Amino acid sequence: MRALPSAFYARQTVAVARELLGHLLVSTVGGARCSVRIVETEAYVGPRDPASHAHRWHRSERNEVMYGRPGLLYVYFTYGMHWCANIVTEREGFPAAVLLRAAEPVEGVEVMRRRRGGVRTEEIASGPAKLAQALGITGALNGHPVTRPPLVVRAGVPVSPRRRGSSGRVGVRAGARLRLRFFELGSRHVSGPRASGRP
DNA sequence: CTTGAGATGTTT
DNA sequence: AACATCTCAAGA
Repeated sequence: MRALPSAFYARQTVAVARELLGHLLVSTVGGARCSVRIVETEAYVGPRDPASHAHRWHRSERNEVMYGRPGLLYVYFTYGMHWCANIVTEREGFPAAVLLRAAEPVEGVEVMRRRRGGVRTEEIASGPAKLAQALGITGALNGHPVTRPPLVVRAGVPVSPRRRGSSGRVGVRAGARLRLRFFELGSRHVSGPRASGRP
C-alpha cells in the first residue's frame, strides 16, 4: 500500500503542505475504495498563525487532535453542515496542520459522484468540504492516523516545484496576506471559480 | 461568466 | 457574531 510514513508529517507545516501535492488519498470508508490525487492544500502554522484554530495556544475539545502526533486526521465541523479534514504536522504538543482543500478523482469516481449529488467530475472534490464529502470523511475519523485504513495517504508522483502555485488562504481574514495556500498550476480540480480564470 | 443570499450549528 | 463552506437563483 506504500502509505507515506508518519515521519513525512513531522516537519515544517509549509513543507508538508507543498509536498503533499500529487500524493494520493485512499478512502475505504463504507466499503468502496475511492482515491483522489491532492491538488490543493493550506498550511495552518500553529500558535502564531492568527487564522489557526490553535492561535495563541488555544486548546479545546474541538482542536485537541492538533496537539497530537503528526499524521493524525483533524476533522472539524463548520458552517453548520460541513466537515473539513486536516493532517496534523510538526511535533506532538505543537498544534499545526495542513488542510486538504481539493483533489482530482482517480478511482471510485461514480461512488464519489453519488455522494456529491451527481455533480461534474471537476466539482467532486474542488473544495475542503466537497473533498471530505466525496471521500466519506466525517467526525468519526477525527484522530485517526492517515497511515492506516480507512483513510490512507499513499505515495503518488509529487507535483514538481515549478508546477506549484501559491496564494493567500481562502475564506480567511486574519493573516490574509500570508501565502499559505498551495495548488497545482493549471489543475481543473482546485477550489473556486476558475474554469476560465487565471490559476 | 459573476454576485448575493440562505442553509444550519458550533464556537467565542 | 463570526465561522478554514457550499449551492442555487438571478443578472450581465
